[in-house]
Amino acid sequence: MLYSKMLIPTLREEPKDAEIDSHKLMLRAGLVRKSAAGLYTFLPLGFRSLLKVTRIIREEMNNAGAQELLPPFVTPADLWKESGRFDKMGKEMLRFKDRHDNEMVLGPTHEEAFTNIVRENVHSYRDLPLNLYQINTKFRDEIRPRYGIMRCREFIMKDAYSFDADEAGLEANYQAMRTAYRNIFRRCGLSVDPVLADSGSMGGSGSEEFMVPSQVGEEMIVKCNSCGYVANTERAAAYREYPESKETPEVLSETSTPSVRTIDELTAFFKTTPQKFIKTLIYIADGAPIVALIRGDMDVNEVKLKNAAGAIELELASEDKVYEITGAPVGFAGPVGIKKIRIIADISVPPMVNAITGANRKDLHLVNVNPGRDFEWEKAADIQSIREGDLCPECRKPLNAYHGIEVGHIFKLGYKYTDSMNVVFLDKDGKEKKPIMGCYGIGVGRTIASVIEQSHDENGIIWPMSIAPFHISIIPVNVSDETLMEASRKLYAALKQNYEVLMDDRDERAGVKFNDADLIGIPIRITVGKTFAAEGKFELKLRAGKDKEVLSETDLIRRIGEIYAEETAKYSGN
RNA sequence: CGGGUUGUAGCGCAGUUCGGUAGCGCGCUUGGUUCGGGACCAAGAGGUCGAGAGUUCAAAUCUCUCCAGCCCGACCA
Repeated sequence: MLYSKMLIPTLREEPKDAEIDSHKLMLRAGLVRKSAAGLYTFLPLGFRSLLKVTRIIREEMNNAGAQELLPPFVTPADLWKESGRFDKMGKEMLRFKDRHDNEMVLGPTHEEAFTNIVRENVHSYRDLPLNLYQINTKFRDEIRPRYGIMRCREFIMKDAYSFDADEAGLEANYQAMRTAYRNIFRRCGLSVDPVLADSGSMGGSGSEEFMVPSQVGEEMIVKCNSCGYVANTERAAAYREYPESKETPEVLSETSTPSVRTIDELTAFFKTTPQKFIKTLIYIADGAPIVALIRGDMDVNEVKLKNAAGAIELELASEDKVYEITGAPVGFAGPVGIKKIRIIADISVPPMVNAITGANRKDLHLVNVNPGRDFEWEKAADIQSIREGDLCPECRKPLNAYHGIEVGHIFKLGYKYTDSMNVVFLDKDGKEKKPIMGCYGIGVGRTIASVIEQSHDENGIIWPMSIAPFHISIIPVNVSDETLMEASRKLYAALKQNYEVLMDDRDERAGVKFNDADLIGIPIRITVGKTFAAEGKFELKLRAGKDKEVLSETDLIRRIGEIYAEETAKYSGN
């Protein structure tokens, strides 16, 4: 490809709206342009890399026995109503009506669509197992899109859905995807950690996220350096001891606490430790209030609470609601006397003796509150947030915390959709059964952004060979020098046979070309300039390195062959 | 949805306090000189100043309304 013919609008200055390196570089290198908040155009250069990533994904998915198909981006709302998610999805699902007044949805995810395809076309155990996938556009009307391609509203995702006759089959599919994912990210030159993730109602080891460790990641991960335990803080369970208290339960009494409401204020007021308090939080779970209890020195993890409560939507109650429910302003809620409202207690609460809680009356707290004696709870569960330094649940060593970008997620869905949408097949024994599902996603754009986030320097992107938009760039230093141009054209024609080559034939100064080449980040750079004029040799430099090699045409072609073979091996499918 | 902030040429910005008919750098076009790390000289093109309404002889500038972008928050009693 000739540079002069290609649309590569590089930018000298940093776009002011970009915050993170990958976003700045994708804009500066002319890979993408924004159309509106969370909506991006992939320009020719960016699209080439996108296609390479999707090619790798396809190879690995197909290799793992999955089959690609292409459902429409627009889904009829009926399917969503059937699964019960139409009302539960919230505003991130964009809805609209067509000219016939039919309700439609821009697919934010495709469980329903795939389940429906299977329901209509699969009727026998002979058709199973199946793993179907698409690489398609998704739309989620995010509250706040940010970081460019990292968190978009419209984005490209590979999502796969597996259907098996039994759990053993699901496990096999899951493991195949796990392997495929490791291969995909390795081939893209990304180093990722598979971490234990929240698995919703399924529990167990049925959910892993593939995380790229990065400062700009939006997820928090804890990792144990001694045994290797890695988990998303949404689900990580710290090891904690709850020693039996030596105190004997005392008589419940009230204490006036005018305007003392936070744990800090209360700790100071009562001259005690946060561990003495039972923090009482009021949440609204699927429209109904619930009470969450936790020891004063800990925080509630809403994902865990949501799971413990079996809720789909969970949000903290507003101040007004708190007043309505407890009869007291925020800061004075407590479990004693709460009726007809579900109470979920953290496992830290039942062992407490002579605790302090709000009295559900303004400016009043209760002391010597004893769980079981003074109040009951529906369920005790681990609903606590984990923090850096908490102990590893496996080996009890302190955990480290870091940020990660979620580029992939695999998890076992179970029967959720085959139940709600009533999908059945006839098993060997002649009985109707429901297939068990798994779900496996990869954010394609996010993968590219993560690679750039992980592989760049102050001058620009450093592409891994496997997903670079081109393998080689040729820079004739002076286009008005016919000798150089002649040699460049000849070299270009030769290399083009085996490689993807970008020839910078623009009438620009050498400095401009070098800087653009660095920005764009093509792995191999060949300069045709003074060394050619002097001794008929080419200069070869790798984007990732500093050294330059001066080589004759024959040596150059051989050297490129070596480098390419080496790189290809590094990112190969095996 | 709340708080903050910004909308002026393709990009980055000044001009708004104190109204007088729009400017700088980069980029772009043409010509020339240059040519190995973002050259120089000269001449140009390019703007409904986010939108609308109002005040005024006169509005980028003052008033009101709306829209959009960005950042923070929407989480701990």
